Amino acid sequence: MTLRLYDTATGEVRDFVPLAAGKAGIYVCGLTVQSEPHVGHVRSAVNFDVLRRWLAATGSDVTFIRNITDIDDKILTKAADQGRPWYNLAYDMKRELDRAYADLNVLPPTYEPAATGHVPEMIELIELLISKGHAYAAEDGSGDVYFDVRSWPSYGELTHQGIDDMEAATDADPRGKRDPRDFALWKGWKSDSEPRTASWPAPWGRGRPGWHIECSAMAGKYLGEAFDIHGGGVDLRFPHHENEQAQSRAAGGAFASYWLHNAWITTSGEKMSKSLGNSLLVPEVLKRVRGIELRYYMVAAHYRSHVEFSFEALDDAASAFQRIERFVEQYPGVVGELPDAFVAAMDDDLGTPAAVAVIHTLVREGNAQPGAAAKLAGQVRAMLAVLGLDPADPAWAAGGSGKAETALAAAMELVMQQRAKARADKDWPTADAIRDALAAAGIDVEDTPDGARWSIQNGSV
RNA sequence: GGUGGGUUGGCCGAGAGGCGAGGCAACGGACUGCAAAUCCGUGUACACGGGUUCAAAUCCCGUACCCACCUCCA
Repeated sequence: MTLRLYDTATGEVRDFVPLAAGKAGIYVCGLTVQSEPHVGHVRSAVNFDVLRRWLAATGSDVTFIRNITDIDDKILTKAADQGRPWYNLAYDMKRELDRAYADLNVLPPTYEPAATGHVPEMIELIELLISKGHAYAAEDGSGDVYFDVRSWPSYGELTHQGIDDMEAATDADPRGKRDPRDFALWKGWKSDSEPRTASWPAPWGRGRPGWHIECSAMAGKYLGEAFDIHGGGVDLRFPHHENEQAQSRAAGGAFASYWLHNAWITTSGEKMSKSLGNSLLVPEVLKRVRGIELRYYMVAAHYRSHVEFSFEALDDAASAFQRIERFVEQYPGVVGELPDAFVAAMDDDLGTPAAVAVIHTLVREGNAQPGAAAKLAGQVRAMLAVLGLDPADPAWAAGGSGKAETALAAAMELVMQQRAKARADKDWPTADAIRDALAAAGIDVEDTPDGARWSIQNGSV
């Protein structure tokens, strides 16, 4: 069986053939660290984390690079508004983002390069483009350098657009551009409005990198001039990815073999960045459901499908996941093989919805046939691990000192003994009163043939 | 204007010519002291209008509505 992926560049699902057998190089556009991450922001990371885990699970040696953009117009503007240094804002937001990733069990990438750490590499690349006649320094003395789209005949190939069909940007200041579609590789320092700390020396004068050049430079540095997969959100197809590819190919590299794009999570039919309110920030959402449940919600939908976010759907997803969790936790430590149906689903362009359906089917079988349950639980756990959803993964245990939990467990043992005694005496009012009181305190009690079991209610963590 | 995508049952969400993915919710039953959990059962959904076909949610034509991107939004 072979992994097949939908490639934006060709517009079809095709077999994944890595440049080097057994290896996979992936570059994913991370975020511009300019504000707190909301659930839409982290979808991309979760989706590509699944891709990465799947490749690793099927024997690939994966090099996974996800950048962060830590210098851009918005960061400068916001930091100025907030009266603090831009690098402080970027760093703060990066830490928020790291926390959100950790809360969702997104594996750290092989490396996470930041734009500001790769200015020399970008300058080198820009000089190469200038020497090849694909870029030019603006003649208006601004210090800007632009990519010359007319010099690159295949410009537009990634998004299947003809250059003359594109709307010329009406809002963009033409400055020293030869063509309005030319885009900035380097932006000259505006000494009257921008801090000097946000500029670096370059052959064209002090300035800072344009947006797209960082990814070309960093992908090239860590993955080579040709690599397997480039990923990001759909909105990045144009202009960002189109420009990246144009730059990198104009400089002489083959760049990415496959382009993968994840769809949006919207709210009220709108992209989340337009929505107001903090309720969709990852830490806020995690007050309602656990990270593993939020991750399940994302994984249960296909990465190329739009998801209309709603708390109702999120709660449903949490309920569905708890069903899986209750089953698998009865058989700790058992890990089995991946069922063929699961492998087939994942190989089909990461068909996580079908893969999740396989999980549910085995859970139902396991619940119905106690004799086969342990084996099935092992298979379920193996599948969950691939999706980053194994409840036993230590990644989910983060936070808490453990002291409180130990104390709680001891206290609960006492309470449960009391209730067991009441039940043995058929003192139902007392037994029910204890159960009701615990429920009100956020603890569920269930009676099973093997005795009572308690658990913290969903969302309380 | 160009490019890409969407419209599926109460809800979420797959599928892409032929036996109703899966989950949540609901209802009935089993189990339980009562619950919970679990199991069993119950649903004829594919925006609209035509067409092709033995057979269409799936293919074709047309219509409507929605969304994204078109130079620094994941």
